[in-house]
Amino acid sequence: MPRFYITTAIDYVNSRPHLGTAYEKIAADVIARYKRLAGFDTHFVMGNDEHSQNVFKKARENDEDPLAYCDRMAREFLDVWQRLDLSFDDFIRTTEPRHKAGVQELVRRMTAAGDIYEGHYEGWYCVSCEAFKQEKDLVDGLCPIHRTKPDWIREKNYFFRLSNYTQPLLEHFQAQPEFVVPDVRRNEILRLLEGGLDDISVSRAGQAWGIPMPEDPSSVIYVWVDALINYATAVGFGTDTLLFEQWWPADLHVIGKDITRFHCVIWPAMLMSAGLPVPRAVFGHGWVHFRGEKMSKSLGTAIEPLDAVQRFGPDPLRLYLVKEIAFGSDGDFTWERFEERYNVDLANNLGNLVSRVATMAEKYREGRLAPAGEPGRLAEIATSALAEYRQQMDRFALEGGAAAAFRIVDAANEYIASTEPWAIARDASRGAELSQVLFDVAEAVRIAAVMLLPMIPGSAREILRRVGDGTPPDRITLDGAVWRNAGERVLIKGAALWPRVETNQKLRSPSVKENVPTPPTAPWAPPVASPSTSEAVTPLSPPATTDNGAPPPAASPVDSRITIDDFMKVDLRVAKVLAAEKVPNSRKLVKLSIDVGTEQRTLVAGIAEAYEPEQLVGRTIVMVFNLKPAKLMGIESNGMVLAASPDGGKPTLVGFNADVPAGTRVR
RNA sequence: GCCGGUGUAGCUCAGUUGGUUAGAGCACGCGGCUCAUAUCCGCGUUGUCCGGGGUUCAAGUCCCUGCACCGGCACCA
Repeated sequence: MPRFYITTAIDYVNSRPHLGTAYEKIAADVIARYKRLAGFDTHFVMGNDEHSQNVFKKARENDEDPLAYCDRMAREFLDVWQRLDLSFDDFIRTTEPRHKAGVQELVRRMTAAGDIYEGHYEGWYCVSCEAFKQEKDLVDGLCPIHRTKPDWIREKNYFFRLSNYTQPLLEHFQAQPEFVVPDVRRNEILRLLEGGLDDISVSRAGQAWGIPMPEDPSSVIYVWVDALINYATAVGFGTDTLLFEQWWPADLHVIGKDITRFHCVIWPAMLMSAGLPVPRAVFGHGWVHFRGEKMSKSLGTAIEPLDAVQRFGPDPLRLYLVKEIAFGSDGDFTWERFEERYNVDLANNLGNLVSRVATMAEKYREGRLAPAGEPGRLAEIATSALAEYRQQMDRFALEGGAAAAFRIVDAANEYIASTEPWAIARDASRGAELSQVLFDVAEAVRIAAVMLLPMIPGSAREILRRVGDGTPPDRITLDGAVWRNAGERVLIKGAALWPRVETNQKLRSPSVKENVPTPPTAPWAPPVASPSTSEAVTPLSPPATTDNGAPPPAASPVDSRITIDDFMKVDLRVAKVLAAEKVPNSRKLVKLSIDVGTEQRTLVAGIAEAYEPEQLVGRTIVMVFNLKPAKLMGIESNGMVLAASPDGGKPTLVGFNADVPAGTRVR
């Protein structure tokens, strides 16, 4: 049996899962489920990336064990993944022993290959700033902030000879054009390679949170290097040779387009160095925006779409993401569109089709259907749609695969309209014809449902049950989706799979929850014994909302609150803008001369996209008075203006509705 | 400023490697059916495929150029 090993990126545990991360997992899940259906022995791995410095910091600030923090986040992630009905076979966390062992083994091999060398990170270091300075930051060789000469320091680091792999990688890209999908990303990487690669640092000195270098526990392996290796350690690299040989190399890494570099350059180079085969393909998917805006990490907008799961089960959202977004390019989620697709694809077309065939079967044939002649033209359509489906899915055009399945749904609805079974039923002499027509429709629905199993697994299984396909779920195959003009089917009527939703007001209002029956299918829940679907089988654990349906409090998993003393360290003052001009060659920066009551200052602010300089003159602003100076585009900025700064939006300055003299303290 | 992306019907978008009269869904209008979740089916309307130039027998598709919007980076501390 051919095998298929697929992974997603592992997630930082700094924030909770949102639509963007969910999209990647859903897409990967669809591929994994498709491969299983197509007869591949499939291994699907997801995981969490836990050795981030932020994790360590957050935990330390709260006197908490970092691992305990990660445990808590892992539970949150797994909870969401389960609600989305993701069929991963394994979930790896980078703090697990199996991962640590594998990472060290890989680094050992790279070292043995002569590709790891001890070096020093060298640079200017300003003790007062506690920061490295680049040559270009210095003014006359001095720290622009402290007017002192920085030290030239060296910090021990281990480096990977990535530069040695420019050529091997280029050759690999030649030999395996499918290595990076889609093409856009491949070209980006090629350009990068053509420019040549520099060695990279793979360790960090003086950190405690991470995996120690095998030969030098005083350094930990850089979190990115650590993270990449999960794809190998999850299948036993360094701990379970047999398992590793069974699955490696991975067939597909599904990742976001922003991290293609790591996966297409650094990762394969590391593997080459360690003498391991490189993965067969990397797919860099696009972003899902929310109402046209980039996904915000502030919890509200990013998570809201996941409410769709709580209200409708995972399948409508899954189908939306897969069918409405060309896999590989960016997409958008809006409630309006979600409602449209829900009503059209699921309620009106597929759901209603299932309903009408089951009803007719019962009404005219007591639920039992068997062929009584030759199949009609639906058979051809289904056959060609199936071929199209395979072709699309094999090249990861998931939207094309979904569309192919729905072509059968459309054809079946048309077929019913043109054959008019209710008319045939009135003529007793046409019994065989009626049996055949109904059987044809049931068969078409069966085939469409098999094709939709990867996208809407729970619902598709329920449809199969209703059209009398008793095959156990794990025995269903794509090969079984060929048209079968044989056997008796017992169709089962049930409640509406997807009751129509009328307005997006309703859809978005939490109060509608009781009007919308629980989704009929809950794949992660025990098999539903009763065909009745409107009963309160609540497959979804209580949603993360408060009783009144308000969004969950943005409770960060760790307490990051500060004391009043902390706050009082920040000296906020009122200031008047005396003059303003754009910083040349900059897009966002404005240079401001301001009056802070006791003195005049120069300050650079990143608000040029929202304000013309002329608008700013004379304006009252609020600034951070005691901020260390910073040099921006060569101009020293003494302070910082306060503005509301939405993610992906333009800033709005803080102001007053009464006149306040310059220099007034704000607190 | 540098790099990348996008621009197709009122809206949201498909359009593989160039190949007939440019598509889908929604919306809108008309008609039909009653098995069905007021669902389904048929017909119809709307296009300077962003503008300009070029290659070609043939360009939405390839090349050059201009414009608009979006993203990333340089700088938003």
